[in-house]
Amino acid sequence: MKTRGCKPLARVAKCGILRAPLYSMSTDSFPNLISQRLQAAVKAVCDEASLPEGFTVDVVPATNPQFGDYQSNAALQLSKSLRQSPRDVAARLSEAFDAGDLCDPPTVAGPGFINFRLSASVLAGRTAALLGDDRLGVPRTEHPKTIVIDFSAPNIAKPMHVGHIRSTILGDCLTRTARFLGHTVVTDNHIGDWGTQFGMVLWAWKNLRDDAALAADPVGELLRLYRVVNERQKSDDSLRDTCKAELVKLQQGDTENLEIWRQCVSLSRGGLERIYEQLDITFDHWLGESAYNGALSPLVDRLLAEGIATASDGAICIFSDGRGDPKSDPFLIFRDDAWQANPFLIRKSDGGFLYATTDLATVDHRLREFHADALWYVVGAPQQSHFDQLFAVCRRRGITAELEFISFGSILGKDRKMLRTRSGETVQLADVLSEARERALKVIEEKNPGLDDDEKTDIARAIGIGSVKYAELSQHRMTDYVFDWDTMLSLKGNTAPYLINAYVRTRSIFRRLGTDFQSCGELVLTEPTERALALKLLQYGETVPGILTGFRPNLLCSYLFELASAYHGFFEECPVLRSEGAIRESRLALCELTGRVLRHGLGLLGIQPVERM
RNA sequence: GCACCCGUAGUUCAACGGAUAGAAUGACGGCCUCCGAAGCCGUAGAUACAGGUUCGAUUCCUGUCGGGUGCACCA
Repeated sequence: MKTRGCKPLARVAKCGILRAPLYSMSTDSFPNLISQRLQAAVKAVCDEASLPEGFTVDVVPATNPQFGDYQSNAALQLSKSLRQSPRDVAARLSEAFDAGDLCDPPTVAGPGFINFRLSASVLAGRTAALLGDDRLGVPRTEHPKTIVIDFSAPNIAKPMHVGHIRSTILGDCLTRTARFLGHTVVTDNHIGDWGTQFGMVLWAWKNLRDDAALAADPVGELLRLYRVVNERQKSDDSLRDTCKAELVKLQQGDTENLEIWRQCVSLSRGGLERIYEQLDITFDHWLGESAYNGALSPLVDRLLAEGIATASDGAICIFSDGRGDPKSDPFLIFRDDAWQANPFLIRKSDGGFLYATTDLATVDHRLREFHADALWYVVGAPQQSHFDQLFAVCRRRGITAELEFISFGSILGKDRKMLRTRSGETVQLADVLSEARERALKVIEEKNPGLDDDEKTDIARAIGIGSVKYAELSQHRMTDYVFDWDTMLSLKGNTAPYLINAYVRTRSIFRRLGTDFQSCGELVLTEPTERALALKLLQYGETVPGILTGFRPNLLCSYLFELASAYHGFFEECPVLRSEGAIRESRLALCELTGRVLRHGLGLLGIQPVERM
């Protein structure tokens, strides 16, 4: 029994649908400005007919600060069609390049890289401008879309376990990011509140329920009931049939079963909401599978009428349309030395509907009611073939909305196997979160015993929960990652506590100063660490939009970690409060901006920093 | 069997086809009369294997070997 959220890439639907980009780079971003000037140089140096088709000048941050701030590989790309050595092309381009006051004259290095170093005045001016920008340099998208994001989606018959962390945290971060970039995002928790497992829960409720336990710990008792019946039915065919019968009664509208179902859903939802509250995650809708009960039968009829679905062995299926390569046809499978049908089953021979059916109905609803341009599914990689089929059916039905399967890898224990408790059970998410808070509290007691108890508890919550989220988001979503308390709660390295600590240090300056940041005049950036920090701050606006290409919050995490390191480097080299005049003001501005960007970036990750720790 | 995903320092992770493959952690060596040392600086260490495309490959293609996942009435 799986739920959507429980296991391990974005897979684009196999049909090419033209789509607008998800974000816009600010037109006055450094790469853009340099690129425009370099483009002009290209025009001046070579005639357009000799350019490769679709040639665009790319400018990217330099790989190593010793080379400069930004670099372009344009000369390397052009050398072939111009029939000149890359170094010569680079030399001519940099000669023709009009740097203006944007940067120093470009330099040529290596096989033909052109390196750019921003001028001190531009750097200082932009940094000062950042102070007055409440978007911190992040541009709004020029192509806002309505995006429905399907994430978390636990099965309601049992509490969430660690497997749901990835979908839940990743989905929430993508939601926050897409909204900030200017998209309209609708979040929908598509809970599993209707499937086969409810047959088991119904039987267990009737036969095994312990009312005292239920009153004391409803979620725990539901979990116990589920575990017991699940274990028994594995080896007991007649029990399995009995459970199926309970399910059929439920689906036929039996009042007793419906009432029990309502109670279970309500109890379970209470437990889920407590977890989401701790995680600071909310949903616009909780349209579970049961919300589509009425839509399934007409949907199947329509698919039959349209000739997309056909009857087979008493069931209703969607088969391959026979177009295209069998290898990439989600409705075919190679078995027993031949390509055979691998249908998308939408109605069982007993009349029951399936996951596939509700998913199709859900697509219809989201397109119709939310006017969605894009549907994103944050679901583990094992369900890839299901989504391949689902999306293919949507295309056959003429749906042109963007469909994204945003998948991810598994969470492993230290033994590199699926994470389990010592007794071999799945690890409950609620337990993970409370352990995170306890462990964080212990560290705080050690490091800063002087804080009062309430504050310690708040800080422990922020750091504990933040650590769990950051551990998840800082990895490429496809990698199977090892869940390790010591690593994620460590104060060193690329962790939430390290970043929050960097933020705390920016705040500590102003606590000591006794006032909040006051606006300042022109900035003076002279030390290398000041320059490096300012450049990093200015790159926030280039970093955030990139999260949505490939759906990769880990890029933001890397950025924030580099920013924090740049801040610490600056902090070592440059006294702030003990400096004077314009230098002091400039340094205070750097502290303020670092604090703002860290707070904002962590916010996009769903992590709330604290003022003290 | 067939399909998909993944193989990078001892370990955990990075790298739109670009320079000497970056970090972190662990190990070793430095730095607090100085704004939070929960920090900073330095040293040592890696692209599974074999071909191909390319001016250039960790990245793209083919094959091999290893690991994971999925494959008809569950979700």
